[in-house]
Amino acid sequence: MQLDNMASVKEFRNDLISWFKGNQRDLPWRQDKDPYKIWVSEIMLQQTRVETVIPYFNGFIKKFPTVDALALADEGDVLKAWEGLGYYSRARNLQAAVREVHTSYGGVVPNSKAEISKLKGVGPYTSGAILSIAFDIPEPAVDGNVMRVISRIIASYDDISKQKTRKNIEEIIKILISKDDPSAFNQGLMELGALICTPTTPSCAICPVQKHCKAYEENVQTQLPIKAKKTKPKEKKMACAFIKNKDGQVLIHQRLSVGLLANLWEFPNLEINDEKPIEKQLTDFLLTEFSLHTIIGEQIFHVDHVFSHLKWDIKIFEVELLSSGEKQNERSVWVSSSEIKAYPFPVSHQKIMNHCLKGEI
DNA sequence: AACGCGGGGCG
DNA sequence: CGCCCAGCGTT
Repeated sequence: MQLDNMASVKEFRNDLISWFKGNQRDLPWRQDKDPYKIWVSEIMLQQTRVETVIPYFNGFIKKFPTVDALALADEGDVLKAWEGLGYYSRARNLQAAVREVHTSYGGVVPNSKAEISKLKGVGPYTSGAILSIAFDIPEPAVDGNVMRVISRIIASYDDISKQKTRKNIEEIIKILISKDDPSAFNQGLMELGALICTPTTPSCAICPVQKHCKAYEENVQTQLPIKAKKTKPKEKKMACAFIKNKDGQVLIHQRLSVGLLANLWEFPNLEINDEKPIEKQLTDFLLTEFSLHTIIGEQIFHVDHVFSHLKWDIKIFEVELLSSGEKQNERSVWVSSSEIKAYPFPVSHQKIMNHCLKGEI
């Protein structure tokens, strides 16, 4: 690929776009060009596979079909629709941004780079994706797929985890992008990365832009792109309490509004150390944080849960209530096994729920 | 420029 | 078990 040769650039564009038009997958967010739906899909697709997103997208759009519907919705209902998808700040930022569009833009998604980039959760990739796909504006949309494809096309050994590399690739895309059909061009690059130019074993034999690819020419496609290794997730040992009151209700607690799993619900739990008995740490915790006098019973379950940056080792104990269990704190509530279904839980605590309430839900 | 932030699927 | 996925906000 010669970036300074117009004929070569045009051939690349045409090869990519005609391949995309003949081979693109039939995806729910490709049914129309509603900027709101494109936006929702792009947020869901951040760090998340297409196949994972599809059912969430369909359910989410059915529940919140328009900017106004999402703007007026309850945050808990939005998190419930996001439950299990991960990176929950995406959902909270999306609703905050949609509320901004609702009030400041009359419900109409803005179509300028400057305005759309101000919206919470809309970074350089997502702004370019919405502008090109929904509004046919030739802006780069550089995600992991595009970085992999371009790194191979130009045989670059730059580390794609660096911000500078992404910016360089954005400049290359500004040269390459079709001004006639920026939507098909950007989606074509991503689709190529997803279907042909895959991470470990790219299908170079059937690649529509093979003749433009320097990595293929040099047979280094499997060595590219270069990406720095991530640090291992740190382990945390947790103790968790499954407590029922005499009415058969279970105690659950809403997490803080910032940080990990913000505003999601969980069974009361704490990080434990190796210095004191787990039972002692758990009773102290339940007394201090929930004003509950308890006796710790048997360990009834165990959950290992891996996040991108940490690992939870959770031991779940059945807890007997000594005090009455009236009001605990502002962010906790006693719920029946039918009521609990309305609360958004992270997958780690869904596992606990499914085990402890087996047969009841 | 680094790090925190989920969850699942695949080799 | 490690790697990767249509990244962004915070520090």
